[in-house]
Amino acid sequence: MKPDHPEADCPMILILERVANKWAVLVVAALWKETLRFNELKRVVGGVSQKMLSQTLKALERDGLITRKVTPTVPVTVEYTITPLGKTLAQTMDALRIWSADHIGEVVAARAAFDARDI
Amino acid sequence: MKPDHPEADCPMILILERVANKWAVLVVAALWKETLRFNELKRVVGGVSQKMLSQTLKALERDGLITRKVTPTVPVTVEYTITPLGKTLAQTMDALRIWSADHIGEVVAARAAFDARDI
DNA sequence: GTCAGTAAGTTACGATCCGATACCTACTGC
DNA sequence: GCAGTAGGTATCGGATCGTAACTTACTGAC
Repeated sequence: MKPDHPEADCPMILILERVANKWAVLVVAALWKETLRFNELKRVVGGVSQKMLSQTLKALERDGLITRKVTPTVPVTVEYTITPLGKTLAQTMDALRIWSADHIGEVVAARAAFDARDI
Repeated sequence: MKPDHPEADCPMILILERVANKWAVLVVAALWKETLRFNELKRVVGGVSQKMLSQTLKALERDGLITRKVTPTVPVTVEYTITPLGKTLAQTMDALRIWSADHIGEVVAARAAFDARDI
């Protein structure tokens, strides 16, 4: 993104760089409902590798969307909680979950029709 | 995404694979307002390479979110138009644009605070 | 007639990112 | 002292991304 382009400092681009990402969306959605620990999150999200989860959580924490709380039990437990800011984002993203549920059929049908054309 | 996982066939995952992507979001947003040609779109979106634009448009067309109309002028012009289905998605994603505008300051502040901690 | 230009891509290739797997630390219970 | 648990990090191969050059098919200027 070149700085001389008018859209370069568009807030949406900055946000999209972080949020237009499957794992970030799924983690925020999972934490919307409840505080979760690392491995709980891994189970709930499903399909995420430890590396990507760790990376995603770090990025979300940096952006103030979640907080990380270490409790010195044995072994140490780490709780991830959504912040008020993250909650407003989660609500916004939830609209996408609803859209998905409502329109998945149309998308799958369009995909099938497209693939049938010009085999 | 393993098929034996309960979340595997969650509609949101399928949609996210396509939509959780900067260029797709920006293209849909651009076409929401008006039909555009390939190079117009390239200018409007800003920072996208021809390859990624071509790839993104192909994917969005496959999913029935936009249509591609070739007019045999010289040189050939190709118009991309959003579909009714795409329009509903664009409206949903517009909520994210509004969220970005409203909260970009908080995110940037959180990022700065995080980076200041533990240099 | 040939040289530059335009629209809409495609190709080649290097850089970066993602995912699977293995490993690490610090402690517990057996 | 050996396996197990929580929360990660390290490594490496394959997929994806971005940059730059090339392609096709035609137009208008010289």
